[in-house]
Parts: sequence; C-alpha cells; structure tokens
Amino acid sequence: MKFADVILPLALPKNYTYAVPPEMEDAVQVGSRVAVQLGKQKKYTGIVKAVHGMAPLEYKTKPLLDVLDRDPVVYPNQLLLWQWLASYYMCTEGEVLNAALPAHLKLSSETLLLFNDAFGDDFTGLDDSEYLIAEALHIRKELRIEEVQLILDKSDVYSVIKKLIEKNVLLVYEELKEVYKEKKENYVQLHEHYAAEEQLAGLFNELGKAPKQMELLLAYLHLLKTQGSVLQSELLKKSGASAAQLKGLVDKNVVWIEKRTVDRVPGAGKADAQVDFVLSPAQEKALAELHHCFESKQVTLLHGITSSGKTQLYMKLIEEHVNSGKQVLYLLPEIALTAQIIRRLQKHFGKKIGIYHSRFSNNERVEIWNKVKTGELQIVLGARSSLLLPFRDLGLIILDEEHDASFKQQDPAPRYHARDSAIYYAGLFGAKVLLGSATPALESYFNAQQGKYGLVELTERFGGVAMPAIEIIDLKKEQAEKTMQENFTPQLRNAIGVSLADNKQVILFQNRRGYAPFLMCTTCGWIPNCQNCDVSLTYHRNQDKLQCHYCGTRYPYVHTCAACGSSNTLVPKNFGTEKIEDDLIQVFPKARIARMDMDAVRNKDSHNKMIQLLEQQGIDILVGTQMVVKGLDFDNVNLIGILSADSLLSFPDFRVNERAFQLMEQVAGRAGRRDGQGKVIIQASNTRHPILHFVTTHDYKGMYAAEVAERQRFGYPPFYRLLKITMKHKQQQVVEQAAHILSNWLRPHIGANLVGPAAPLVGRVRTYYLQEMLIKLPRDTKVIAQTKQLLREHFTKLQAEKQYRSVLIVPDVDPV
DNA sequence: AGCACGCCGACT
DNA sequence: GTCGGCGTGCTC
Repeated sequence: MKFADVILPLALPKNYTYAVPPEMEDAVQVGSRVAVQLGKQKKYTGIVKAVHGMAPLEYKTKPLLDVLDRDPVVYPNQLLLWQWLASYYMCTEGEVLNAALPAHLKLSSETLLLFNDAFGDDFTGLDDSEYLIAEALHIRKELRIEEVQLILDKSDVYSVIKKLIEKNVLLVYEELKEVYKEKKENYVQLHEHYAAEEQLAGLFNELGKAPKQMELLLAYLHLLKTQGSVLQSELLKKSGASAAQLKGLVDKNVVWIEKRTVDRVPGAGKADAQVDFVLSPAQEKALAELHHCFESKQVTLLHGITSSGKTQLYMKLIEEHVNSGKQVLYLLPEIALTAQIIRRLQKHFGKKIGIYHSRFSNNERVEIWNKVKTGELQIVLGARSSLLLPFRDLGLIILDEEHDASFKQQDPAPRYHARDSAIYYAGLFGAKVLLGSATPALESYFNAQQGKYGLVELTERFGGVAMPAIEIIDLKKEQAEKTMQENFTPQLRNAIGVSLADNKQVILFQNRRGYAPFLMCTTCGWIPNCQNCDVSLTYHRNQDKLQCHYCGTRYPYVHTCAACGSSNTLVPKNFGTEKIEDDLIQVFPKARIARMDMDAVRNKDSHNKMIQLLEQQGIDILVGTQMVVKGLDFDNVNLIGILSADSLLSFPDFRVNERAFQLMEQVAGRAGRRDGQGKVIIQASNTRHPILHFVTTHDYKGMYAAEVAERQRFGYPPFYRLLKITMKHKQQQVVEQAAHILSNWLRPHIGANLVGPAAPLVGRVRTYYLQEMLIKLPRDTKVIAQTKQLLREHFTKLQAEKQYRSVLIVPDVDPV
C-alpha cells in the first residue's frame, strides 16, 4: 500500500497523509494535484509532497479521491522553495501553496443544497427559518450556503440545514469542479464542397434571392483572403449581418462554425532572440564586469544611477540566457510594471515574454503557469508573486529597483521578500541573480562591499545627460516672510512658471493622499478618529468624506465638534495630493493638472491612461504620491517639486533616512532625461538634515557610509536580522497580558536582543488591539534557525493557555 | 479555513 | 424547558 503526504491550501501546521488507492498508484507523483476529503464533507485540492510506503500508526488514513492531472503541476524545486519559504518566514506550507497556485488550479468543494423532490410541497411542520429555506429551494432547486446565509441574514445556518436534512426536505451535495476554462472562439468555415470555382459560382446564383446572405458570403471571402481565417464576431461586425442571417447560411450547409481553443497568453516556444541596439562604452564596460562577477558570484548588484541605461544591460543578459535555452525571470515592483516597460521588452522579445502580476484574470494565470512550466514562455516579466511560477530551467533572475519595499509581502502569509527568496530559488537551479538599482538597499550594498555579492557600478547617464540640479528651499524662512502661496514657495512657483512657459512638464510629489491628513477643532483641539482604528481620519474633499487609511471605512464629514460641541470649528490640517491639486488650479489656472494616487487611479487602466496622457504631453503638472516615482521615463519633464521633505524624514523607523534618500533620489531621476539639465526643488523646514545634503550631491556612498555607521551603533540590519512579532486581540488587556507573558518566556533566551513588547504607533487597527516586539538576530544562520524554533515552541505554549488562545500571533521575518 | 460539538443566556 | 449564540478543537 502506498501513501501520499499532501500539502493542503490551509494554515495547517503539518502535511496530511492519505492512502493511495491501487488504481491511482501509477498516476500519483510528487507535485501532482490531488483531490482529497478533509473532515466530514469538505473536499480540497492538495499537492503531493511525497509518496511512500509507511502507513501512519496513530490514525486511519482516508483515500485520495482523485489525481487531477496527468503531469505534476509543480516541480521538485518548487516544493523545495515552498519548504524554505515556510520555514524561513515562519508560516505553513499550505499558506505558501495558497499564494503560489493560481486560484483556478485550487478547486475546493462547494456545498450545494438540493431540494428533495420526494418531500412534496407540504411545508407545515417547519418553523419560520426552515420554511424560508424550503420555499426558496422548492423554487430554485439548489442553493449555496452563502445564499442561505443571505436569506436568513445570519452566518450560523448549519443548525437549520441540519434540521432540514433530518426532515428530509433537502439533500447536500459537495461539488468539486474544474474552474479553469479554455477560451473558445467561433470560426466560420466554408464547406469544402464550394472550394471549386464552378460550385462557388453556382452558389452565388442560388443566393441571388437572399441579398443579406450574399453580402455575408462576400464579406467572408474577403476576410478569408486578407486574414486566412474568419472569426465569427468579426464577420458579423464587418458585414453588419445578424447572427440569424449567418445561421441561415449554416442551415443551407454553405458554411459551418468551428469552435477553436485559443490561447489567452501567446507563447513563442524556443527560438533565438535578437537585441539590436548598441551599448555605450560605459555600458559595454559594465556588461563585461557583470560577466566577470558572475564567474565567481551567484549574485551581483548593479548600482547604476537613474537613466544610466540599466534596462539595456538587462536585455543583453536576457538575450544571452534565452539563446542558451534558459528561462529568465525579470522582477519589478508592482506599480513599475507599466505599459511603458512592457512595450519596451516586447519590442525585443515578442511572444517569448510572459507578463504576470496581480491584475491578471484567473484563467490567464493558469495559462501563464502552464507555459512557464513547459518552457514555452522563456521570459517572465512580473511582480513579486511571479517568483512562485513553476520554472523549468531558470538561468537568471533580474530584480530591478531591488531596494523597493514592495518586494516584501506584508499580509497575508507568506511574508516573503522576493529578493532573498529569489537568491535561494536561483541557487536550486544554479542560476544567477542580478539586483539593479540607482539607490540600492543598504543590505544589498553592504553585501556587495563584503564581497558576498559582485558589484558593478554605472556612474554615467546614458547619452551624457546631466544629473538634475537640486535646490533646497527653506520653508520656515518663507513662511516667516509670508511669501508662501498655499503650499508653494515663490521659488517653486517661479520654476513651475518657467517650465510651463517653455512647454515643459512638471511633477510634484507629496507622500500623502487625500485633501488633509486630519481635521482639528480650532476651539478645543479635538481630532476625528476612526471607530475601528486608533488613527485620525483623512479628509477627502472630492467625495466630501472622511476616510480611514488603515481600514478603509468612510465617514460623513463632521461639522460639529464631538468634544466641545462647537459648530464649524473643524479645519483641515496638513495637506495631501488633493489639496495640492486644488491649489494648483488656483495658482496656475491655465495649466492642465492631473493627480496620480491610489484614489485617482483605482484600476490599472486609468493608471496607464494617465501615463500615456503625460507621455503625449496632455498634462502640464502632475501631482502624485510614491506612484509617480516608479519606472517612468518622461523626456519632457524638466522640473520636479517635493512639497515637504520633512514628512519623508520624520517617520519613527530606523530606515527613514535610507527611504527618504531613495525616494528623493528616485523622484529627482524623473527630471530632464534627455535634453538639458533638469531641476529639482525640495521644500523643507529642516534644511540642515544630513540626508538633504546627500540628495543635493547625489551622494549615495556618503549616505551609505553615514547610515551604516548608525546601524552598526544601534544593532540594526545589515548587522543584525530583525524578526517582528505582532499580537492582536479585540481586548486590549488580553493582548497586553499575552505579549507580556510571551516576552517573559523569551527574555531568558534572547536577553537584550528582545525589544518590547509595546503598542505600535497605531495601537488599534480594525478593532484589534496590537502589541509588537522586535527580536534582533545575529547574522548566524544556526542561531536564527534556533530562535525561530524557540519562537514556534513558545507560540504553541501560549496558545495552549485557554485565555490566550484567541490572540493572533503574526511573526514577520525581516520586516520592512 | 470549515465545520461539529458543547456549554451558557433569552425566549416560547 | 428549548433555541441559538459563540468559544474550542479537529481535520490525515
């Protein structure tokens, strides 16, 4: 008898073992998708992690219900990656599976309630709830649990269902169905009979009495000649005929409709790629250095200032690896995956390249998954999650903008960092990893300095464009002299005026969306807060609503102070992008102004449209949040304004300085990329902040040296690894106690490297009170693994105590 | 994550 | 007295 260890898509601490029925022994393989039953009725899709002959002793096994595919859906390397992710990032393999497998490959059963026709229609003897359901079922014949919950307006419906089963009113049925659907298109085909000239001529005669059908036929022949095949929808559109008229032709046996399966995602198969641009001497030199580094190092950091042409180097490397038959993964932060970069790569690699990010449909994801698995897609351009695709023969992973914090997944688990995970994953293939950035993460640059990574620097902008000139404006001084107009200093106003007069474009940056981050009562100082979270509400003037940026709840605007009762004393404080947009309209009434933030570009399409509009110079001034920083090249932008550097430099986080530098340097990089020198104006209250000095001189290394010294002094990364534990509970007292107890258990083992517990800055989110503690881990793999084991044990121990069982414990390894 | 079971308050 | 709320525990 064989047994299969199965990973289920749930947060279960371990894998479950199922018996393999003899008839499935041949089909079941490591990596196979299998259908199994869990508990009394639920069915899930799991992945086989191992097949063996050891019968479990402590429990009775259930059999596999089905092996779902002929070939495994994941490769052994995949399973190794999952295991590593689960262990390193302290989550379960099930959670990793959940994140990795496209939804449409992850079928789980849905409970369907069916009406028992044998019961008849005598509903006396049923109570109100039972009657409601019985009646609905009598009409609809089947209901889902969700619909029952809706009808009864409560979530606990199982008791009602149970009684209805007992009374023989309904039957339950667990449905497990494949959700992935192939895309079919209808093609119109002429019957072979009419292939010969004379038959066709005869047909024309016959159709003389049916002019619409004749038109259709002519349109068909035209499309056939010009395109080779005729799509039904296209034919109807072109001929202006109706489906009924086409059916007439089908009925006369003139044409027939062929349903063809089509690819949503085209793939090219293996063929050589050709990249046909010429590198500058500096780029050539860098490319040679990259090759040299890769001879001895698995990972190389490419530190190239903005506009130095890193993408062209990437393309050369991609070309090399593709031509040697390997696959390449090109990772970018989600919002940098714009049409601009996609077009640029597709121009050179065409259909060899697959795109993968969160906005793809579930069906498309399945197709990309399969094409990566077969190797038909040799290049994948994607966001973080494309690391979890089933590569067959990976040769290179490129991580562009490697410093970007969005490479780290926040919620839900697995809370993995794409950079560090990529390095592990590439190692399994013997593949290379190239990290690219104009402003590398301190950790990465440190690793390069230490010789752990190779380092290649590009210090020259492509085409000899000068770096933008940076000017720091003293906000305090201007405010004192009352020269400000709204949030603009005269220097910024003048510069915008000059750019506009020159027909140049301007980008203004403010890292806060909405109109005002909070409102305040001028009489008593009261600030409206969210009911579910301990944060002030942001005022959004476009909707005239107050919004919580933590849980998303919206509230109507308040006119009366809840503390002192005064009317109309609430005024907006501080400023966000909406306010800047408003002010710009006042100050530059003739300019075309647009705003780009999460509110303005809710969907992918509006984001792309705005970028296009900017490219086509349909926008003079763009106001935006971080979103404007990433992956955009606009030749005509020659002025960047940072409205308040202080808000970037005053976060209570040990990475503030690094972040602020990266952000400002990246924003600055958007200026003047082709002709002439661009200009950056930074408004700041504290003009003497050292980071502003480094930004002004574009001095990454200076910033690095200063920061690294600080990090060493205070025991932060890259000298120590961090592990953050967040605990959550609806009752403040309960979390506080639980956190206290846990920390007391841990302190004897961890000592001074355990910081906290304490409530975070925002102490309550979505009605849950929070407590955090931070563990500093020395850079010693063994100690790190031991500490994680220690934590796991103590988490279990804490959850064994009744009163703390409902406390949620969220470990976050290498938090950002 | 479901879903069953079991233990207490508010209704017929 | 029962219904039905939710806390608790288990699923190979």
